[in-house]
Amino acid sequence: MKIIFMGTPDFAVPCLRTLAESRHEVAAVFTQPDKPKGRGYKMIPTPVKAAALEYGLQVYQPLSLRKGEEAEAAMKLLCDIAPELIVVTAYGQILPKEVLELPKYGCINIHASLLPRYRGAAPINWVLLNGEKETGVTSMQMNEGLDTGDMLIKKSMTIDENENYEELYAKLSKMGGEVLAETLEALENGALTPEVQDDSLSCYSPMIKKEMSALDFSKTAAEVHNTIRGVTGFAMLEGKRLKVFRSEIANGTYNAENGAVVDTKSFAVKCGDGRAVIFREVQPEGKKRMNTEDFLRGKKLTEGEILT
RNA sequence: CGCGGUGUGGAGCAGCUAGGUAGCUCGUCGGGCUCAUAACCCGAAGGUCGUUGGUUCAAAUCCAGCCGCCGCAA
Repeated sequence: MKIIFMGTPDFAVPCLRTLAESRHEVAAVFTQPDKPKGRGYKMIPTPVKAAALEYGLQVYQPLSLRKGEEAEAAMKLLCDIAPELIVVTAYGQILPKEVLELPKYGCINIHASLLPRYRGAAPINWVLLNGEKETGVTSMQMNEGLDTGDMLIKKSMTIDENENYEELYAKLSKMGGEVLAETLEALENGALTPEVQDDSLSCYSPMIKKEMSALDFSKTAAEVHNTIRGVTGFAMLEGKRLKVFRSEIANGTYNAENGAVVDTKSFAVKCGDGRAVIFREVQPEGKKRMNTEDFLRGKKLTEGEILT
């Protein structure tokens, strides 16, 4: 089959690899334009672009597929290539109807949730923020709605209570590649049975905002823990920012001010419901990321000290 | 030239403002105590103080350049 792949972040790379290493022809890879990023505004290629170049694939980075000159040029290009299928994984652009209808088999999307739950931009974050016990990957036949297409193949996995975003992201990303492989195989065998999504069960996962990472110790320990898991929390300690990458909930209950350090050995911080969250992996402003053990060797905490 | 932090034995840090014998908490190794231990006691090894050059009688410390790591902002 002649296939075009569209994707941008790391999450999409396993899908690209699935295609590149299959017997199908990857006629082109579309990814978002490089942007000046990071310190000093260096130009960073997207992870999908980097991987595509590894395979020697042709990469296109139109600014938009919907309007403007670039969109027209891209549309012309797509028509010239005449793919039989377009696979989309976290591309970051909305595809116009003409593109959706161009390939013989339409466009297939790999989405990191158990649809119709968690449609939208940030399913992995929201699943963790909401403390879900299970998630997965769904492939679907794209339509004009946002993640509303008919479902093709769905795979689920359980989420560990202390699992964080990075870990879940990696697992779902890998699963995405597997789901794509299965979907392709079934497509060729005519074995797909599209299933309409039940809109009444759906929910959306909007984009994550910076301020959502700020830890609020008046909330319950579970909520604080889920914030750390879902979006990497940060708190202010002695006027400096401290990122928290990993945590767990302490067993006992404590009587102290919210945000107070109640255990200086383990770095446990008291939350709104009396329980405490133990920080396991942190990163002080300007420093490297480290285990709490390492952090505490250099930084002596005082019991009762308040984090905000 | 977006703003800023940081680079000191294996780990995390102090020391730098007012230059002059390398320090702390751990880890490692050896020994001791103990029924035993991640506990305690004694001892030891281990550092070109990121790098290059400058100032100085003397630089981890002051000055300049370079390299690396990181936070913010995009």
